[in-house]
Amino acid sequence: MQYLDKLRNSGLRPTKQRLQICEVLFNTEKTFHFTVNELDKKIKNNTGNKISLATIYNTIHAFEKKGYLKQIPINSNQTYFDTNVTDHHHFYDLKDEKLIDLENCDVGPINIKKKINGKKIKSIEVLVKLED
Amino acid sequence: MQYLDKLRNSGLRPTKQRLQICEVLFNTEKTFHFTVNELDKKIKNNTGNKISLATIYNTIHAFEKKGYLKQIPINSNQTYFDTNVTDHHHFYDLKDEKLIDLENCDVGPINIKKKINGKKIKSIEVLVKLED
DNA sequence: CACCTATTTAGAATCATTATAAACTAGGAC
DNA sequence: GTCCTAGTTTATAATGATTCTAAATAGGTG
Repeated sequence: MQYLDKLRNSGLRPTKQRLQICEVLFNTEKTFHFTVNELDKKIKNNTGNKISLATIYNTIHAFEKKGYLKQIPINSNQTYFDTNVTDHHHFYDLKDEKLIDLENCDVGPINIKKKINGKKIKSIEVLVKLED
Repeated sequence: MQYLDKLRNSGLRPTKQRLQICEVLFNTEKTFHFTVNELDKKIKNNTGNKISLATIYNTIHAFEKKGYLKQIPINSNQTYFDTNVTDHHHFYDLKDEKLIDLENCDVGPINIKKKINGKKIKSIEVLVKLED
């Protein structure tokens, strides 16, 4: 129920599948990172039924467009998404291949001195790679 | 000739293919960004002959491991590489899908306040997305 | 209910990248 | 130079994430 309005207000029909995906993504204390593959498994575990991969892709792209999810820029064969859509950055542990959130206050202000004519800064993303 | 020693000193045999790829990648005034697909075309244009895709992949991975190339962390279906291996950052123009270098001096110092036990910072990469 | 359009779906298609295994080659030993 | 061997190259097949397709289904409005 709690996601009905969220979806309706975004112009997305609140289908059974979308509501289930909302539950898995947003009905948690903490935000988290995931790949489509991991989300697929999580949906199966949490709800007991399967949603077609095509639908999962459709849905997360729709959610991303609406600002409910963010892609994390990182080189990997799979795309990583983040349910934390506030401005923040990431550690990437190269050995464990794990992402760790860096809150905005964990990173000093970032001052971009160069300007490009006719372009505005939309976002600034910092990836800090960690090794042992 | 100029890349023979570079390759030998890295423990890479200076094959015809690797020397040609060195020419295309490093024999330029300016550094540049590329995908494997673009590199493949560039090799054909510059040298007139074709190098197998498998060889191109092998070679750029070898070069990356030796520190002659860097991957640029960005979400794309293709992997972007950079012949500029100095510490620096990137603008990404969302509309034109173009990468633009940000020299280190274009970005103020970045202060990471959070520490992870037993881990060292290997690199810090900033991606600044641009819109119109 | 009836209708229309958005959505879901299984499966096929795409495409970057990696694996395979056979042919080739650099470079040292003789 | 010839031989030898491990490192390379190559065409091709395999992989795997993502996207496409077209048919079936389901919201939502009248």
